[in-house]
Amino acid sequence: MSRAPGKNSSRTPPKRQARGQKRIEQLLHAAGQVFAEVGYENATTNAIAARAGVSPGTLYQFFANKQAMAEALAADYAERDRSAHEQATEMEIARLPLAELVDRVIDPFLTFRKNAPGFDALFTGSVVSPELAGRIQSLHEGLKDRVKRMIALRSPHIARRNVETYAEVSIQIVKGLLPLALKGSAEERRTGTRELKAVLERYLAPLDVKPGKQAAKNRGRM
Amino acid sequence: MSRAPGKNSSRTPPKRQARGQKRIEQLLHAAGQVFAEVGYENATTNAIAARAGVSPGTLYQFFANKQAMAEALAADYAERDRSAHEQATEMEIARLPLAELVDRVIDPFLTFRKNAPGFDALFTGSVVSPELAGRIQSLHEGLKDRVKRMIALRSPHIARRNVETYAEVSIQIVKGLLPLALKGSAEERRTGTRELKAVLERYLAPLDVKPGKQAAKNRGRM
Amino acid sequence: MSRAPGKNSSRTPPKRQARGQKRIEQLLHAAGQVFAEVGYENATTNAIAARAGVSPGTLYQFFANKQAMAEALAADYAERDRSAHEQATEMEIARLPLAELVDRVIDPFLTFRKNAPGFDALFTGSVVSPELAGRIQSLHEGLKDRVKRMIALRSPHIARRNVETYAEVSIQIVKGLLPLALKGSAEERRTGTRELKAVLERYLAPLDVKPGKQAAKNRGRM
Amino acid sequence: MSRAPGKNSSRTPPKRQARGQKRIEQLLHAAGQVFAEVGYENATTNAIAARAGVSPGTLYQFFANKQAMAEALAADYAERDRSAHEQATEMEIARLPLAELVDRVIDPFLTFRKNAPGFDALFTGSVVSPELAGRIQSLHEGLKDRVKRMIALRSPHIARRNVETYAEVSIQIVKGLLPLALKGSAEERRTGTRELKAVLERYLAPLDVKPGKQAAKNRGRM
DNA sequence: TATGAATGAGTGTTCATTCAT
DNA sequence: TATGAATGAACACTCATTCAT
Repeated sequence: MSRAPGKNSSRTPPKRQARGQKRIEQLLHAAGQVFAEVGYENATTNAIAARAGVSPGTLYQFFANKQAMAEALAADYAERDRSAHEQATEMEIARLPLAELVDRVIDPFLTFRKNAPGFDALFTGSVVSPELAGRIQSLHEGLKDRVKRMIALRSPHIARRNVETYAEVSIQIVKGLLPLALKGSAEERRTGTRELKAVLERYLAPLDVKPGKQAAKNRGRM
Repeated sequence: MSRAPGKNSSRTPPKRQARGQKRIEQLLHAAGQVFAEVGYENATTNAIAARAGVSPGTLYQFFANKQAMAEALAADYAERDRSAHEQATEMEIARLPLAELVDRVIDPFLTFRKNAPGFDALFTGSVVSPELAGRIQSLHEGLKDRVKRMIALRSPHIARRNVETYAEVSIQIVKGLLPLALKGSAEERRTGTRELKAVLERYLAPLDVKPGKQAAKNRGRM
Repeated sequence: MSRAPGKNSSRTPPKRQARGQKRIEQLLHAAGQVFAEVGYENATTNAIAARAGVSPGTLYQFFANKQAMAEALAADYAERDRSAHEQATEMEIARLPLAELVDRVIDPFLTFRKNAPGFDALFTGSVVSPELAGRIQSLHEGLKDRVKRMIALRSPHIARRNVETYAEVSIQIVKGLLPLALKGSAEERRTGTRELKAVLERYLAPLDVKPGKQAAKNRGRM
Repeated sequence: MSRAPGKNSSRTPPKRQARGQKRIEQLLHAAGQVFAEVGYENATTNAIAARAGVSPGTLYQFFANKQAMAEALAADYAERDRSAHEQATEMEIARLPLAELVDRVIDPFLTFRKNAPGFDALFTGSVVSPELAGRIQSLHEGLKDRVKRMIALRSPHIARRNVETYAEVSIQIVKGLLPLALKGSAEERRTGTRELKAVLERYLAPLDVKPGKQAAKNRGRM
């Protein structure tokens, strides 16, 4: 999985591994596209192999079955998702005005999602399999943990229990409004992006203390 | 369902119709459950028939094929969705404080969705068929029109173009946060519902003029 | 099956039997039409019942199953076929000039076939069932026996063995040319009929001695 | 089947093509048998595949559906039918004594039909599909055209209109008597073949002028 | 490793037949 | 007797997966 630099016990492995890695990427890329086009259930492994320019047999040399492809793709997405979030430093999270922080977090995420075509088909479709469900769950948990950390960092006085809620809600806001930021004309996407951020800011503003204000009237939660 | 009193030229028709209607309901109910559990693609017609307690052949006496079931169910949901929205009168829309209006609109919608198990599988999965896609589209348009009318009624000074955006965003907010209001423990659902409403209110508050205030600082849109 | 005139042990049976007989005729008539239109295999019992204006259940009150309908229809056709052949008296068979005898035999047969729409579907399709095959076989045998008798009556000097062959061939000639005599425009049917008779006469002429001539040069058979 | 000698850019294609061709032949052969045994409607694709010694899936790698198999088989038969007729040269058609010409034409045709088991099931059953009906029609037309040409070549003085009739009748004679030439014991088949030819000769003799005689008394047609 | 033909279990759908009314 | 809703076995066809080459 990780190619450590330096000595190689044999001469062929690197080429093989490299080739294998390339094949895997080809296949996952193809799978992402096909899943995006017709959904997981309607995607045939033959179509994915064809899209990747290989034979069906080859696909099965790298993935045990169709579900395994979905899981690998999900893992890949999860990794990229995670790294998209690690762009903001702790200091930025704690100090930046809310609107700027939202930009700092949302923009890389949107960029990632623009390049993850099958994401929705995998993470928003109906239950695909217990294994994949587990992976989705853990991706979601990881994401929530990161958001929770951000909220805690920024508003340390908020009760742990509420942090959970705010994180969850924030994530669902992004999930829900994502289509508006990703689909349609450039104009529509710009509007969608702006509104997505606005919803988030207005939701989070009351509990945000950074600018020095106290988070007033937020319905007694906290 | 049963005709007005008076002479009945025959005995059987009412029973027949009633039975047919009952069967259809049974089958749609079963379909809703099965779609919800495994998704449209993985739902087998035999499983739906079994769940409804009838044989596969019976299912096909009422629906031409699997897709037709999905469409009938979608039509049913669409109708119930629509009627859930017609609860608020024009006067309430125009006069009620925002928080109360949100209650008035969201509560019946949540009630409906609690009883529409297959809704997501049908309206949120990958494209099932052009026909169903059309129905989804028109359901969404109808919904958006109703929301637009509400916004226009309440804030008549807002530019038509922005009304469109606000409506679309409001709908996506509800869609995105719905899972939090419908899944999990009673406690979690209560929290989810409260937050769903909070997000909506905070998003809409700036453009809401009803209480007499002017909608200040809303980023130059309008 | 045969309604003997005179006393009836009860009052209802006659009506019942009469009604039953009528139903059977209705159903066989409908079956004949439907078989003719789509063939035996593609004919659905529901379609036959509908054509006869009764419900599927009623059909099964008179026929054990679809095959039984085919058999009853075949029996009916066989009977009518037989009676169509009994028009010519022994004397006519023995004495009439060949061309006239052919007219005497073929014309009633064509009339019968014009009114037996499902005949071909039943007797010319692929093997439908052993039972029906048996019935077809026996119909064919009966027909062949009658033709053999005619040939023997007319040309008593011909070897029994050859009579068999001539009868078989004559029947197949009629069978093969029948479509030309039954399908197409009135003009085409007239031509077809004339040719059918011509083929038969020219085939049979050499072995026909009636006019007093000896059947010369017929290839050594006899 | 195998390409001309010389460089071969790849090794596999010939084998693949050959294998595919072989499979198609296997399958069509099996289909011919099964159609012959139970008829088109009753033939199951699984039975055909099993008869060919392959799995159902394999069948569908070569034929889009059951009907397509029937059409391919029909096309194959049509081609072989056609080539069976092209054995006689124009000179033979014009000059040979009628009996010899009949031998020349009928014998190859019988040979072909002996090896085309499903022919009847396909070309004589009830209408299988518009496509196949079209193919049957065009096969019949082609056959009729060839027969018409033969008649015209041999008896150039006959009116065009009657040529049509003679051709049609000749074809139906062969069709009708074919079973006698193909079924039963060797002895029966020999007899059937002889009689088939006899019927044809006696039908055609009156309009045949080749041996130098004039075609006398043929009922005023011509 | 790569191929792609072959596999066969599983799905949607039909229709001859039954049976409660 | 008549009805017609209900049955369920059977079929055409698909596609994830395997395996000989």
